[in-house]
Parts: sequence; C-alpha cells; structure tokens
Amino acid sequence: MIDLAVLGLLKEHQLHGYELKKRSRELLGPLARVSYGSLYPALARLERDGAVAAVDEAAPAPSPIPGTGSLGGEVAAFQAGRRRVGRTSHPRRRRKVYGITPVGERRLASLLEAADEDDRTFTLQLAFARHLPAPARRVLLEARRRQLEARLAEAQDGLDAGGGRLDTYLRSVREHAVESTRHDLAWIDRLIEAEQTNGRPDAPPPTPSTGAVATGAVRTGSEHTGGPHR
Amino acid sequence: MIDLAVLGLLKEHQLHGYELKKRSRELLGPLARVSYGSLYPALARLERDGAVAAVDEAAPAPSPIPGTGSLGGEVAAFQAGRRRVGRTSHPRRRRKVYGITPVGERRLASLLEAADEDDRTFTLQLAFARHLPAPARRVLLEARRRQLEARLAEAQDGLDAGGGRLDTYLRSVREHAVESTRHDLAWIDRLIEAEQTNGRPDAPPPTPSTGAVATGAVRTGSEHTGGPHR
DNA sequence: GTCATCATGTAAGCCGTTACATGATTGC
DNA sequence: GCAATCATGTAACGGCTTACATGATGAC
Repeated sequence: MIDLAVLGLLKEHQLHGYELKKRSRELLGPLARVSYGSLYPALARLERDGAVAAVDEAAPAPSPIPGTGSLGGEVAAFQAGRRRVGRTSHPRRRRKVYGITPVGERRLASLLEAADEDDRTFTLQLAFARHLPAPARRVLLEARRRQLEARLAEAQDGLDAGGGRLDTYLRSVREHAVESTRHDLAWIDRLIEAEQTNGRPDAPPPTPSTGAVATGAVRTGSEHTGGPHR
Repeated sequence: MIDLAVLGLLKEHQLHGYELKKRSRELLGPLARVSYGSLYPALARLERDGAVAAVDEAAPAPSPIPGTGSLGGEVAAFQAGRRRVGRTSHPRRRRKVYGITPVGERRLASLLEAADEDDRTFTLQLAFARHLPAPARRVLLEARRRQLEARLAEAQDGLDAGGGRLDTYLRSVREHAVESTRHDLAWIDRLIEAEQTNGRPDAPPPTPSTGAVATGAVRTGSEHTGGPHR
C-alpha cells in the first residue's frame, strides 16, 4: 500500500521523503496516512529494488538509471556542497529527492491493477487511475463492483437473518452497513458509466510516462501532470 | 480490537474458539474478521489475565474462577443434546469453552468506552452498545460525532483546495469521501436523537450483566442467536 | 478406511506504528 | 544564541495474517 502511494506521488513530481509525507496526507486524506517509520524504510527498499532513484536537486541527472548506482557521485556532491550555500542563489540541498524509474513505473502499473480486498488500497488505486490505460481501469472498476455486490449480499443476509429479534444497536450497525455499501456501489456505477461514455473526453491521459527519471529533467516548478487542466 | 469482539461475544454466550470465529463472522460481517492465528492467542492471553475462564463442558466446574462458579451444566446439556453423544458417557471434551469473568466484564466496559480513531473499533463498540449505560453511550456517540466532523472538514478542505485543477478520478475520490462522511454523520445524528428520545423505550437494557460466568448458568438452550431459523 | 469437518494451536512474517536519535536551516 | 521547523533515519514493538502441524469425530 505504501509502495502504491509513494510511486503514485513520485510519478508526478520528484519529491523527498519529508514532503512525500505531507503530500500523501493532503492528497489522500486522513485515510492513508504514512509515518516516517514506514516511509523511509519503504523508500530505501524501493531504491534498492531500482524502482526509485535519488536525484540531485540542482542538476537533473542526464543518465540516471544504469542499474548500477552511478548517481552516488552526484549525491555526494550535493551533500558536500550544502554547507556554505546559506542564503545565496542555491537552494538548500541536503534533502534526498527521489524520482520514479522505468522499473518503478512498471511496478506502479501492476500495483494499480492488482485486485485487493482492502478498501483503502482501492481508494489509492482510483486516485491514481489516470495512470492506467482505459481497459485496465474498466477491469479495476468492474472487479470492485463485484466485490461490493458480494459484500452487499452478505450484509443484507445479516440483516434479514437477524430479523426483528436483533438488538437496536446491532441492527442499526447492520442497516448502516447495507446503506453504505449501496452508496459505494452507486458511486462505482457512476464511474463505470462515465468511463463508457467518455471514450476519449478531450485529453490523452493513458500512460504518458512523464515524470520518469529516465525521461530526463522534470520541471518540478510548474505543473506537468495537470495537462489540459479541466 | 480482537479483545472487544471476543469479550462482547462471550458476554452473551459461553463459546469455544472455533465457534467464536464463526459467530464473529456472521455477527460482525466481513469487516471484523478474525483468524485463528490471532483468536487463539488472544483467548490464551485473556485467560491468563483472568478476563475469561475455560469451563468444563461435561462436568459443572465447582469454582473455575476466584469468585463464584456454577456454570457449565446447562452448556454441557446443550452441547450434548444437540448431537447425540456417542457411546461414551463422556461427551467430547476436546473443545475449550470460555466464559467471561467479572474482570472480563470490567475490561469489556472500558473497551466499549475507549475513544479510538479506528472506524472498525467504533462499529464494534456500537454493535455492543447495549452493554453500556446510557450516559456512556451518549459520550461514545458524541465523541464519534466530533471525530466525523473533523474528518468532514478535512475532506472538504481537500476538495476546495484542489478546486477545478484536480484530476477526474482524484476529485471523484474526494467527493465520495465527503459524501460518505456526511452519510456517517447523519447516521450518528439519528442515533443520538434516538438516544435522547428514548430515555427508556420499553425494555431495561442497561447493564444486565447476564452471561457472566460468575452469574451462573445461562440459558444457552434454544434460541440465543442462531435461533429459530426463520 | 478415508474424507470432510470440527477443533486447537504454533511459527514465521508482513506491515505498520510510536518513540527515539540526530542534525541542518531559518527566523528572531 | 535559541527555538521552530525541516529532514532523515533507526529500534522496538504490536497486531494480525498465512501457513503449517496435529488430532478427534462422524459420515459414507
């Protein structure tokens, strides 16, 4: 789950851990909160696996992902140079900024498609659904739909079985479970319909591959993902 | 969380682990599912702490707990009666049936009141809310209300902040978060209102203390939950 | 006599948390 | 110079899951 959040966020901007945490908080709400204790180890692991790579904040790396860690030099330079920077033109460089690699993109794609019972995982997947090709998106939504339908049936059973003999509170809990699931289901249905209607609304969103480290320097300044905004 | 589920269920019937799991499944839906790997250790721990006590299915244990202990007779009868016990005079004793103790009742009470951010915990608390005295119930609901209101504010912020620049899917996710939270809030409000209206609806539900091991035999005979199969 | 089910437990491991330790930069 | 914030990490631990090991009972 944390991999999904990290890779999804890095797909759009190169970020350092600290900000990654802030973004994940504001972007994904209080639901998918990550703590430093899991974030930094996750970043380290993803870096080991070659899914993300540290990049120099000042100089966007030209030949970034050779598989071997040739970026060590860059990092060292940026570490060394940080001291005297002070209030001069250079921004502080002590932070470790990460970017997603082609390997990471593939991993992200598979994480976005993977079926998962967990609600929060689905929320994350949908939040980043623009990175999925349209067919995969449809598959994801349909899978979720089936899942919710099964859950609804079960919840309904629980209600019917209990009948009138249920305690007030327990009955209320179950009724609410049914309602909530219906609500979620209606939402998914709307999304599926929108998906069918819009074969291609106006923008070309599928797999643009932007933001990858290998692509070269990514302008972190303005907005590159927003595309044709609205 | 598992303690809450176990104690809440044991408050009503004496049960053995295997059935505890089935009950928790059917009673609490797919949300709060427990696995054996956590259930049995939890039972062992609770027993060590004196919150639950194993009772002999066959022989009514004289004093299983420091306190009082006349139980099991009924249970044994019920167990034996359900399925004609084979040739031996001994009914199968391999199962370990647990009952809640006064210590466990106190623990349950505190677990029912404890504020917790986790949604599933609240669901469990509410499902067993009949075991709470009315004032504590009100406190619980009010706390939940505040929690949801904070969450709503945050979700709303996320929506407003993103404004029109948000990606379709991300915006949909956030809108749905707002709606869902509103839905939950409305539900809580209804519960609070019902709570105020019914000072005493018709039954005396608060703290009956039934089902406790120390209280003695509990009628587990005919319909306690699964009951009259429609 | 063998299979499905009932029943209890242990072991390994995942995924995440809180708390701690450390240090640089910025603002006053 | 001092505090707040930015920034990165480690350590210990918690809770729950899957998979495994074991065995009794009852049905056929």
